[in-house]
Amino acid sequence: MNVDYIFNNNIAGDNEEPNREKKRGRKSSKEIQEEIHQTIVINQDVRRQTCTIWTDDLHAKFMEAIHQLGEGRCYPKEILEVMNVPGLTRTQISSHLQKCRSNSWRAPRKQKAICHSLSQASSSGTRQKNSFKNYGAMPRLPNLQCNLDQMERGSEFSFSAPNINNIFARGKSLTQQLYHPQPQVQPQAQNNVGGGLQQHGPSFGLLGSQGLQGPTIGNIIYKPGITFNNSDHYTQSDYNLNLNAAHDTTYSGSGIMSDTNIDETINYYNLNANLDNVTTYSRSAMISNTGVANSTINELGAANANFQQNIGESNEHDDELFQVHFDDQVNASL
DNA sequence: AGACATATCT
DNA sequence: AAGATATGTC
Repeated sequence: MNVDYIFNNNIAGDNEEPNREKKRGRKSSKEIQEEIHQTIVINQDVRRQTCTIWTDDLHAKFMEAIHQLGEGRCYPKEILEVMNVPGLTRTQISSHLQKCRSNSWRAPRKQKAICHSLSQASSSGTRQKNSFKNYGAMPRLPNLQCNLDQMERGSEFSFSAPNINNIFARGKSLTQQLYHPQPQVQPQAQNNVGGGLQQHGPSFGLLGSQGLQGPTIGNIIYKPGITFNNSDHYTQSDYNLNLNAAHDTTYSGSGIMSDTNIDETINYYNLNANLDNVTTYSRSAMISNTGVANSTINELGAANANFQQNIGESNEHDDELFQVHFDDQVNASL
């Protein structure tokens, strides 16, 4: 590491912005110039904040804070408070958050890790195509659970990733916006799920306030072969909502529900409504959706998926696949 | 004026 | 390339 980075440690003991004057609003370029001059010439030992090394432990703490805060509250300041690490600053958290959101952070010991096999294509190189896939804030899907612990790193921010947008909540980038479509199911007379998914809290509110809406997928009749989220090979499916699935339908991993052949795609939520004897194959990540069972999909209680799942490893597919079988019927009511 | 996201720099 | 810093917006 460059020694310069270690220059200026947090001698002052301030938690926030050690040895560095807090910014107070916009400065004129002249002020900035003067400040630079002072920093370099007059105050020579005030140059650069200590370089924080985000070790696994520190990152774990960071993630713990993320999870603790939950979607909609993953802001640097709050993360900082929850982490309660002496010397750590909000700026540093922001920086780390940025890296994580863009999926460009790697634990120090993993920096030279080589990705093998399936996902290698996007795992190295300057910037991942689907760099936006993580750290959005998950939308709030009432009573929908997501087992983050089963997700690999990279998707660990997911719940925030998807609020990932808000988990990272205030993101405004196009990618994030696109990445967090707001599924809307329009009430119809048909047997779809009225009301659909309604997002609450900052993330959804944010998107809504920006006039952005995801595709309206209400009243869609599923047709085998159609994929919901496959605009390219780097699709991330925050939501997969299948409505009106046909009896005895089987979804394959490469199909609507999952991401076979798609690098590093994660399905954060897979929601099947109105299913009857549907067998779903998916990557392990999808297993996080086991909480879908018995979920109330919207506040109106429009759909209650009361079905059981048998989850077991499947030999028929590649080793990351699980077989999920919904044996019981789904009871959906409007 | 502070917090944030994002761009840029080291 | 990880992390710090600059910049612009709200």
